[in-house]
Amino acid sequence: MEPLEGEAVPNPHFPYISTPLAPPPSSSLYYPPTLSNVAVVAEHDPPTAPPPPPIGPTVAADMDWASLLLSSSMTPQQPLTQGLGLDTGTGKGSEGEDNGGSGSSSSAKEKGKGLGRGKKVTRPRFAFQTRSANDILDDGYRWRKYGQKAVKNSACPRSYYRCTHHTCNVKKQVQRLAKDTSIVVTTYEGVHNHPCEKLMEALSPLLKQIQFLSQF
DNA sequence: CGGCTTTGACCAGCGC
DNA sequence: GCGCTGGTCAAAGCCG
Repeated sequence: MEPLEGEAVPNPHFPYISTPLAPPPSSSLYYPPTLSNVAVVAEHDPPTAPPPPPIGPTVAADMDWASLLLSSSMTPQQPLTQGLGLDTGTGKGSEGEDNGGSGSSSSAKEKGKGLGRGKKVTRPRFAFQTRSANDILDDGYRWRKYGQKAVKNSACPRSYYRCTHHTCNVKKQVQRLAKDTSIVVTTYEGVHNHPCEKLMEALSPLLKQIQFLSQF
């Protein structure tokens, strides 16, 4: 079900990237080929994994991601010399639902409160670190906020979002770095099992053009 | 009116 | 066993 560490998996959150992701060069880090200035961390690591090494520059995420990736006018930001400082690697409390296939699993609602917690099922996790004034970077998907918590050792609360697609159970956590509040760490968990709305919207003119040209 | 955010409460895992 | 912490639920309120 889940992509194993080191396995080349398509980026589930940024499907604009047509090139499959390369296997991580290290145990916990890899960089999408066309998003070189966005820090990405794949989190399949055990909780005891050391903090990720210094990562590359961040990207200004005030723009929407479809625009970002469909244009070539990315503006590199200043290098970031610190690690992510994530404490999301515990995997605690993750719901054990499989996003890749039957996202319509209704088990999470059967027992009301407290159900589905505590299952230790590791799901693909990707942490994106961006420099942005906006907490929410537009990745093309629609998200619903379902919680916010103050986390230890951080003045900034962590927000919890869930994909609004009814068959999709992808979640993400958004938190600003305590050290540098201009940096937003977005941790995705799970794999979307539906097309990206914004992507389809952006690609539809192109597809029409391709269909038109293919007639000749 | 439907969808979303806010927010307090609840629950489970973990460390001591 | 207990307290702390993170993650989730769900009611209430807000907004277009």
